[in-house]
Amino acid sequence: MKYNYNAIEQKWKDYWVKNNVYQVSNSYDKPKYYVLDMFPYPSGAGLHVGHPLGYIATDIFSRFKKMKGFNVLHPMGFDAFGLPAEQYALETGQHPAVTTEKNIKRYIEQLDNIGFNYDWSREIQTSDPKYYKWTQWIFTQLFHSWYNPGLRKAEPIDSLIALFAAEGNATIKRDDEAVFTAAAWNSFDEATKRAKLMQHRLAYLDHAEVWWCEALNTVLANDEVVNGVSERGGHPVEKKKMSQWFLRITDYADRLIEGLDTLEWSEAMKEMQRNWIGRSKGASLRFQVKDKEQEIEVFTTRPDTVFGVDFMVLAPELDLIANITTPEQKADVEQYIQYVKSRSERERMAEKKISGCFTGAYAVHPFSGRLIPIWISEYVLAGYGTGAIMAVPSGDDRDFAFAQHFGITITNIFGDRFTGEAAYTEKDGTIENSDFISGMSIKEATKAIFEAIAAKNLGERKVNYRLRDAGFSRQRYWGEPFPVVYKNGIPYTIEESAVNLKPEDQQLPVVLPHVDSYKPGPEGQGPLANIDSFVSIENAAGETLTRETNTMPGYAGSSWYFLRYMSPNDDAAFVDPEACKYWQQVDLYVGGTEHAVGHLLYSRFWTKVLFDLGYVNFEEPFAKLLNQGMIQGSSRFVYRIAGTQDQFVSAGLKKQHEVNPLHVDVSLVDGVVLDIEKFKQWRAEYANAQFILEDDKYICGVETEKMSKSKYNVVNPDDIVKEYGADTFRMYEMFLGPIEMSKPWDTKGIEGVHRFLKKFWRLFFDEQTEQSIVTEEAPTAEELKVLHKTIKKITEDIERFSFNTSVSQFMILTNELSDLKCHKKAILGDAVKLLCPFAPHIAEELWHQLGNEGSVTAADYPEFVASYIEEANKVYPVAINGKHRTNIEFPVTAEQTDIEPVVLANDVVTKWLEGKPHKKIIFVKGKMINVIV
RNA sequence: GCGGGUGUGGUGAAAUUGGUAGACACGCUAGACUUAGGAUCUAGUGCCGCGAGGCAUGGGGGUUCGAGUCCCUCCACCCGCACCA
Repeated sequence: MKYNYNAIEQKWKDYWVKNNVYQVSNSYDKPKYYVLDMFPYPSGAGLHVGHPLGYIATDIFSRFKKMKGFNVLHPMGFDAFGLPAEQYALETGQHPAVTTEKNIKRYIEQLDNIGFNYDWSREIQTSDPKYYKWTQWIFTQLFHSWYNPGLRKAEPIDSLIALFAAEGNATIKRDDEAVFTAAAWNSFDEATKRAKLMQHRLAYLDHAEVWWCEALNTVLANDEVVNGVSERGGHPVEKKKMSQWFLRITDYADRLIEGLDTLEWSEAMKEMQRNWIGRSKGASLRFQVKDKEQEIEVFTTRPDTVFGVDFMVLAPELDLIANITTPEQKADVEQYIQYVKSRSERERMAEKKISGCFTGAYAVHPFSGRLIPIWISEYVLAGYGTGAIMAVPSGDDRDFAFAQHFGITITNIFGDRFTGEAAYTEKDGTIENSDFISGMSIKEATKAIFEAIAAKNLGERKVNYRLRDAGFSRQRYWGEPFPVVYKNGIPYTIEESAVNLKPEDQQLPVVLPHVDSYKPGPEGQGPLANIDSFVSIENAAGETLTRETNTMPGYAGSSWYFLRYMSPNDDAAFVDPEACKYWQQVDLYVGGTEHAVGHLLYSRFWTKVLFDLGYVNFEEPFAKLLNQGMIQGSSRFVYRIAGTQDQFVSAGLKKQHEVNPLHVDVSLVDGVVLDIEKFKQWRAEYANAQFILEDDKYICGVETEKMSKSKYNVVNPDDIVKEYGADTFRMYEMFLGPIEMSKPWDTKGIEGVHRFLKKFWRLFFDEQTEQSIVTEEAPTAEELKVLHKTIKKITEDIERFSFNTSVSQFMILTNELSDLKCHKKAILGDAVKLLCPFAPHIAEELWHQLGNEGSVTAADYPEFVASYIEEANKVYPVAINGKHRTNIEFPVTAEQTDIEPVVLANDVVTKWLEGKPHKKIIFVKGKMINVIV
């Protein structure tokens, strides 16, 4: 029989489907193991070879675990709501539901092509009403819950109402919230009560800035704003305040930090989350504005430097600015604010050029009474702290640069350590020139300042977070509708008795209505605002209420999807409690680092809320996280001579011309040599292209970049599978390198892996006769040694996710068995089982060739037997002064006294000693010998 | 700007705990078999050198009997930064 991989792979794919080989039961007698891939967004471009990298790893691991006796859950689904489908709908008029379904179908075909063991009966799609019903349900839970800081957990909002009614809000009020008594609470009208509760709900309504494009009459995502203008049409954009839903993730900041200690994630990933949350301890401190009512509150981590304050800086979006700006400065300030409105936060943070504007106003130093000029600048962000800073140029780099740029005199509070050349940012030594804290250490000064702040009631100790509450509204069509209606401008969830909806309107899901146009609604609202039949809803009493017209963001559906796989068709609950108790956390979660602070933080937050409310019995969603690297594209370039339409010069000669590099499709290039005829056919405008060649060839430029359609460097796994088979493709992706590392795709290297599988096949079949050559002979000690060395290596490698070295070991096994001319069933049977997780199709075929029945995926994993690989002797490397010079073999039991005379008598050693006496001999048993001269 | 990561042959990489640097492959060179080769097999292949040998893990410095691995410092590249998912 020949290794006809296409036929063999199709045969076993059919078998797996027919026999439900990958169906997972909720049978709770076996130990469980939950393996999960970050589910994909089904884009129109389909999968490229970079996507399956992590999926192959989890496929191998889940097959391995299953053979080791676990009940393994390894599901797949689709993050099917999202902006690209809606943009595509705007361009082509096709409904996102239609294109999404088409894309998903294509994804499933591509995934199946690779031979994954997904249980498709558990597939979920976030855009399916049966799924988003429960996304809406969780939103409702968030809306009706608050975070009780005393108990450090979420509770139903009823407990807060009871608390307000009994004792007012004095004990749990937020910083910017006015105090009210129980009596006051009980006298509030409905609107006031709801407004007060809104300050505490985990899902709440507030205002936030969005990108607004006047010309397109719509709100834009960050992605849609490129270089300060809209991506579509290049129109100007600016920030605009809108009413938005938020999730109060900041209340969970401390628990999100603490929870990291319980997780098996890389330190880098944990560090990124910690930095994102950005907990810092410091002081809040109020400065009075001179001759005004207003105060400016700042947050500082260095209250000890308060006597070094030379100016204050406010974020340009603060409302306060209009009130304090002097008439002379008004025009400049307004012009500067206008400039900042056009700037993204990223640009503002990354900007090296210093800019700012003086308001004309002064603050009064709370201790010295000095007058401090108040500036505004884009480097202070409204969202962090209070949006205002006290600037200490002698102790902070940015403040220093700002002071120098605007010629502000710098007060030195660090004595000789501040040179005037740069800010002194070290945290040691004493504070000088600072009134009552002069001469104190930082620690003493900080303590003294805190006491002074408290005594004068100027502020307090404060913990600040960089983390902000999560914006949860999108002015879009293709997302989950909110289960929210407004009555008299007050938001309610649909089941609340206060809005008295008809019974059928109180049911989830609130179905996304069909639209004919994806055009935005009036005043920046989403497309749903255009549909009167959706917006207006009549309740049981005949009153007309209005629905929320925003939709939820992409991360709504992805924050809890791992729970749905446990009981994907449950109509009674978002997850079946029994199933949830069995499957618990995801044991192994695999995905890219790009989700480090978005998806992974939101999922952890949602899980903690569901835990607090008693719906799940674990607090962290993903026990172990493995980050796969990116497979980059290898782009090819042609060089068009500047000023011409279709004249190109080969890469080696491009220096002689002024050229513009252009991406060229990698399929038109063999290695680096351009196929000129194909290139001419590629684009009509290149039909008559002319080329300056080198050695009669056109050589392309090469660069490693992200794999993307626009760079023409995309390689489709379907093409690879067709040419080499899925087993080769799977093993080659693993062979490329460590899973967590980024690496460029190079189709040429795949030959080696393909040759290995063919060679493995030839252990079973004679090449010429195509007959089986498997024998029943008993294996030799040497053959058993090779096999068990491999069992040990592969098992250990899989457990530490080192799949590239596993593939190498399979090659070594195959090479050694070939050299030994071993065709013995006793050896090959175990070899096939070892190979099964990596190359399941060929493994099934050869398993049956050996006379076995059923699927090899159900076989037990081979056990390693140590006695087969034990050796009597060890070849020791012998080094002279640390340099390796020769090898000498000793029994593994040999001790230092045994080896010393032999080593010193060795020819090579005596030669290198050159008659000099040796100082000592370092002997590390089982490792090496080093002779020091 | 802030945060995280990565640098080893022509290429992808290995070296798991500080102990023989380059396993396993790609590519390349030579040869065998063959009507043929994009099949298969054999030998070689880090760099310099005829050789003995020397030099080599991004650059520089350090700790150690011994450093790709630990420490300091510099450089380059990649990823993320809150409405892409």
